[in-house]
Amino acid sequence: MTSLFEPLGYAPAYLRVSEAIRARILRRELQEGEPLPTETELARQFEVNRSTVREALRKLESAGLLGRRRGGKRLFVTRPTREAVGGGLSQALALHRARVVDVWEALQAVQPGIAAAAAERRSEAALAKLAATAHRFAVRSDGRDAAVTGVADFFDALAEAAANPVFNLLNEPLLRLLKPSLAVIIDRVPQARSRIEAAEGAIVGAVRARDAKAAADWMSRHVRDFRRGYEVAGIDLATEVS
Amino acid sequence: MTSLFEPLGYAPAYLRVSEAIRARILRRELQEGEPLPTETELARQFEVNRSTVREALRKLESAGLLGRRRGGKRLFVTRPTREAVGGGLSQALALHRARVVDVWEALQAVQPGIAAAAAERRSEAALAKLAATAHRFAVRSDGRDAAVTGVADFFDALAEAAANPVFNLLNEPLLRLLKPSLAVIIDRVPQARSRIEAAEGAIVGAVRARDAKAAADWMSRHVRDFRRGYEVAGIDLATEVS
DNA sequence: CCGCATCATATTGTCCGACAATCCGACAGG
DNA sequence: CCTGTCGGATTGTCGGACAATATGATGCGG
Repeated sequence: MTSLFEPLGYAPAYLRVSEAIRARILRRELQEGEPLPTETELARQFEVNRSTVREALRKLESAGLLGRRRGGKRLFVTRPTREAVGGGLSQALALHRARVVDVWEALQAVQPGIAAAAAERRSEAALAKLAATAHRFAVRSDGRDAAVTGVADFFDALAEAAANPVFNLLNEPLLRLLKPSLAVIIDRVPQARSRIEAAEGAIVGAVRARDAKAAADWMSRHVRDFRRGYEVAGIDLATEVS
Repeated sequence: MTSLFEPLGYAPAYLRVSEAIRARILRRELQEGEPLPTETELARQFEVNRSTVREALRKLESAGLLGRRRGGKRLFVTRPTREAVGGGLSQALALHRARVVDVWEALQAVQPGIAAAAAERRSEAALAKLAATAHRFAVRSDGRDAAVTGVADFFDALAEAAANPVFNLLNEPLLRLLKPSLAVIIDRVPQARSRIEAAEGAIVGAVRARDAKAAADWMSRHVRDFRRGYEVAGIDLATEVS
């Protein structure tokens, strides 16, 4: 039988405190950049012990809603950075035993759409940045790691050109999971660099021309190339991502 | 000037503790479902105070790496649920001022790929479940909320049929953000239900026939219909998602 | 032997008080 | 304007305490 009653909700104080603060942040009553009251003050206002407040703060901190300025002590209201979100998501994906092929497939699904959106909406500034990123990859991708970072930067620049925060946030975890295997490809497949360079060039061209269809097509080809890369590099597609 | 030195890294104890535990979970030395040692025991092993351990645990708890069984007291190792990940991501998107149109665009980019993957790989069981979900929407979508849930369930079933955990996790936050505006559409656009029903039927058919191209096409049309829905319902596409 | 109520124990949630380290802001001096 | 100094405020960490209750063992009846 389906349960008739919910267990009556009791929430420990540290949870209620963190929810209260979270709610105010989401309602923007606490603005980004604003410093949080001190722990002692919060304890006074919520009428709980400082230890309890601290537990609540740790939750919000790890959710990325609170952070501190470099080397700082006090907490400030922040919005979750791409890195924070990406970290959580890629961690979750790793634990869900996502495989290389799964990540690849997701890229194949998402990136053409991003490229198309970027082509339609890119600003001049974003285009310039995108072109610069592609150029940097072409002329200065000496080390293996520099090359990998360069590829990721290109995807990031493209998502930024699309001016859609959803794309920005979705990109991060996928790229993070892509990187390790991409490093192997670049190590083992000699022609990888030039193929990537060519694809990026074509995509930049399509974005410049505001040709959404071409941008999506080239991106689709670009991502498909990665799959070829996996095969040539002898990477088992069923390998779980780290 | 570009900075010459990194700030030398000091991490408070509660962070080091939480990182230590997190690392062991990610390396699967602590298996999912396994109970964590008690707080006192952890404090003994790490040689820190119990309060410090508790702060570390709160971080892991909110990351979804630790959870407790219903009404339980002890913490268990868990992997982040779709809901946990989706909650964090959609919260981040809200704070990044994502707009309805941004979410829609992301759906437009992702869902056809998911549909195609589902068509290629669906198992009989997944297909049956997908068909059942579509059928349920068709015959029993009385209330506004039931209809909205039904639509989301269909997307979920499709992602499940695609057997790709990445799709599963990406779906959740998008659907969560879609729901409120979808509710408005269903309220205000009389023909919405029948159009959704038709699209879902066509997609099920394509998935059954393992026709990836057709599945992607129908899905693309389906999502494009949502956009029409926004316009007919008079929803400003630039509205920020909740 | 199994299911169920009972009970002692362990564990968590919360509080209090304390103290060292250090960040912060003000202030003075070159 | 930059640098050094200084006192106060704030965080990080600790130890100890206690109530509430989940947990696991125990014993009883079927």
